[in-house]
Amino acid sequence: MRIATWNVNSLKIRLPRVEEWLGYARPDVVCLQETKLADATFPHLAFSALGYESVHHGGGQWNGVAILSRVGVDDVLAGFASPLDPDSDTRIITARCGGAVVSSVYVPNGRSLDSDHYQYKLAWLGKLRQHLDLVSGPDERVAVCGDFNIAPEDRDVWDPKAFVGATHVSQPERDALGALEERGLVDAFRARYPDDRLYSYWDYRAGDFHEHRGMRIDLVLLSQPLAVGVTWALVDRNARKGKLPSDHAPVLVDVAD
DNA sequence: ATGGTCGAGTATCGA
Repeated sequence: MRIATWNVNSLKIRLPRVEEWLGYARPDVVCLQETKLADATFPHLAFSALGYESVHHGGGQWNGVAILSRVGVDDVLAGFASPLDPDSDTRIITARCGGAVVSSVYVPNGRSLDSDHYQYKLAWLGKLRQHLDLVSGPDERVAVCGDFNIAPEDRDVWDPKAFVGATHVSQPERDALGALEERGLVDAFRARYPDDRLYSYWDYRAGDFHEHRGMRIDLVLLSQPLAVGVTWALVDRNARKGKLPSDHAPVLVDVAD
């Protein structure tokens, strides 16, 4: 089973690129973030034409997450599981796909360490951990995929010195990610490439992509039963090139069926 | 690491 995650930064703009990419990447399950669509305008038909069922949680304009699957989509849950407080934004959707519990997540950016939005980010990450406890058992096949807006380690940013005092690298958010890993989730791409400095996001500005000024913030977290079966992983940098790219590249992971 | 760009929507704001 091939699992992928991609922050598309507006599915309205990006649909042609996503369709093209599905045609050659051939993932079985795709987690999309930042669709920036309302549910009523989500292009289910375009995906069903390519063999994918799709579910979406969006409010239009900002945020918005989706799961595409050609191995089934059941038990769909938009937002955090009860009894957690509802999220004010549309940042998580969970479904059962091909025997795994899959969540597509768009973790809040945080903006700056002194921002209310940073506190929201930390609280959101805490609720994500609780959500996963509510929707999955300890030995279950679980894939939490998305834009975490966290670089797990300093080598996951192009220059750690440039990020001193910034979000995405602060200890509290890394600790929150660590709490998910303590729960048994494995950063599948890092496990596959222990030493490589490979990124999944590059700011549109200043030619960052071509200058290799990126960050690895798009993660595929797998529970142990899935993580042990990983056979291949890739950041598809080609999808960041060319006409009208997202500022994120897709991350793909193959796991044993 | 902003400032250089995008995409929301049409003046700015968010990333």
